[in-house]
Amino acid sequence: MSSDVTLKQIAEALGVSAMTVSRALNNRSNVEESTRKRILAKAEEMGYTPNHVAKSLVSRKTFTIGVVIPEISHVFFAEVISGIEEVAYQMDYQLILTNSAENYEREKKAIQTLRSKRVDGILVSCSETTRNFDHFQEVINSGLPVVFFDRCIDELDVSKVSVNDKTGAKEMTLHMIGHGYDRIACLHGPDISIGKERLDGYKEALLENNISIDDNLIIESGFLEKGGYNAMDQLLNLPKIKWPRAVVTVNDPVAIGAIERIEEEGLMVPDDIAIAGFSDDIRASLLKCPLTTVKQPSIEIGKRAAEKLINTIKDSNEPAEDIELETELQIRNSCGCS
Amino acid sequence: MSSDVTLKQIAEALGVSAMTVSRALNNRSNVEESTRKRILAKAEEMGYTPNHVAKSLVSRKTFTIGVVIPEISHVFFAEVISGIEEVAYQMDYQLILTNSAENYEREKKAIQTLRSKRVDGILVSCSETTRNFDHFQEVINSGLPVVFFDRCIDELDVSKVSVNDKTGAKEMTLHMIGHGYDRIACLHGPDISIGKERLDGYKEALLENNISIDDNLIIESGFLEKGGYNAMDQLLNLPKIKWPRAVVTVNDPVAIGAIERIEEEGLMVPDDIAIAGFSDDIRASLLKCPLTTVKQPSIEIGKRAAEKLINTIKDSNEPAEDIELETELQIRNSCGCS
DNA sequence: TTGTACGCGTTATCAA
DNA sequence: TTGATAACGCGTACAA
Repeated sequence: MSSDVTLKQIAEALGVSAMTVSRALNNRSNVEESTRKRILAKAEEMGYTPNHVAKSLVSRKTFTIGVVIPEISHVFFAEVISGIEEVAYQMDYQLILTNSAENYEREKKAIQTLRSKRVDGILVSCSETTRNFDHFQEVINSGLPVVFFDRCIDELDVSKVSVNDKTGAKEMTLHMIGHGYDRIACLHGPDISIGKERLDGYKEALLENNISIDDNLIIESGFLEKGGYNAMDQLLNLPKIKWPRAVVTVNDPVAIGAIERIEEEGLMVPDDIAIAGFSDDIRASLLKCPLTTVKQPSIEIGKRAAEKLINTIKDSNEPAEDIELETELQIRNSCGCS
Repeated sequence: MSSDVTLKQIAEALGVSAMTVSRALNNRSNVEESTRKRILAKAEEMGYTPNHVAKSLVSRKTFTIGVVIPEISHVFFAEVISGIEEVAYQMDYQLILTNSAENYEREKKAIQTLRSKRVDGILVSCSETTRNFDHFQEVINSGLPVVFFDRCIDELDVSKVSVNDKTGAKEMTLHMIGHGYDRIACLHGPDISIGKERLDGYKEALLENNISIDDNLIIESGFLEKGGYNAMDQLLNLPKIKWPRAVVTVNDPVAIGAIERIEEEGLMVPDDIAIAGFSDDIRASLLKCPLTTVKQPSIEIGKRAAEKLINTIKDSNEPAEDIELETELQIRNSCGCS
């Protein structure tokens, strides 16, 4: 903070009280029009900028929302953030952005920092490595509004904004089955939240079609490209006869990583191995073989989460709610369609 | 802000003064070990979280940096943000993220809000539509540290982090000339900062090769895909004989938009029209015809800008500096190389 | 080692 | 319509 003009300085310059200046600047009714004008002019002249820090101290509101993201430059999250920002901007809230970098310790620290900054509420998408939820529970117990999005924690009794992950994954798997592929692999995320949901959808589709589940074809890939590459590598290290004919993945980055490995092997998508993603990343439609994927309304997820949070901030009686947005199969060519 | 535990409450619970609690919690030396322990235990038990708002009011520091981005979900900026965040995290600063949405009025308002929030410094990349810089000048005059990145304003006397835009654009144009293309178009951004620099590089390359500059081939596209599409549309509306044989663009999104229009026309990249971008967007290498582009170190830009800003915050004698990072031609196939 | 007084910039409250 | 006072939570400066 640099040297800033205060109410008191304006008041002294004008020979009125600080209180009157405050009233004038906040458009209160009980200020004589002539003094108001003098004050406004002087404030402008002196370059007054209200001090929200002081304001927050007394009002106990910061009009600030904390956002905890697992991986900032992941396109999906960038889009969610832009949705959050849009709503926050309209409602006159600011965003403090933190990055857990898929790391439990950083996530814990981020939450702690946001509490210290006295944000009015927190939006979180859980880190891939988080298995203990005490840090979330503490915040919730403290009465600070929290809304989860995308990677939500079922056990916690707060609002959540997600997509119908299980159904989306199931439909995609059914689509693959419809192509007549026999061996379908699944590159899934960690065993929580969307990772678990999407894996369940995959399994359900197989079971309904009396296809036995082969654990060799179910690999945990995490959420990043590198994980997709490694998981695919693991599959291709199986005896050739056990290779999958198709792969469904937990998200587009993983699919893209897997495709890289497939092509490295000299194999073709979808002729040798078909593949599908989940997200509809901006890259999906541009790939050499355009990626069939499950389309998630990323910006909408951000908007809805921000709306719910701000509603909860403004009215503590706002009920907790599970908001489930619809996904949509985005059929392109990587599944074998043309 | 919910009901939060204060130093005073801990003090009362323990029958000591608030000051002693403050000292214990801040690890000052002058607290007896036994009382320190009692206090730490009690603070933990009561769930104390330090109030940074109060702390900031007295210290006149918020350990918060304001970031003004023209388009949050633009991949390049998402990467810059992750670079900024990385440095800020290490130095214990938080980020308030604002989005000007390429809109001058929103940019002005964002700056104003950040001042009111008493951020310790501001990182800005200028909106596409900004032509008046008074709002920046005011902040600078107020003594609040500002660092520009990517879209910088030459006229302002503060630190700037950018890439060698002109050289990069020139080299790319020379590369196109080297392919023997006669008619080379340029889709350029607005006439400020990087828009101007990159256009100048293009022109310089032509002039050095005695190629006359044809204003029909120089189109302002803005920075977004849609602008690239529209600009290309304008070029394809020229008589066929005037069509360009190659196009250099102000960034990858514009190139991608232009390619869409080219393909719509039934033309091939690079056989009918060669094209090059600028950024090395994550999509660039994945395109059907992988995009030749000028690689910018996006994360590094964010890091350097954040470092410079924090140094300036910590030491007001830190000199203003123009930091120019190196670009690198990333030759793929869209230029005609194979 | 511990405590008291005061101020950071603002607003709510009550009095004039 | 205006002003004086206190309070928000914390830390500095000084006193005990």
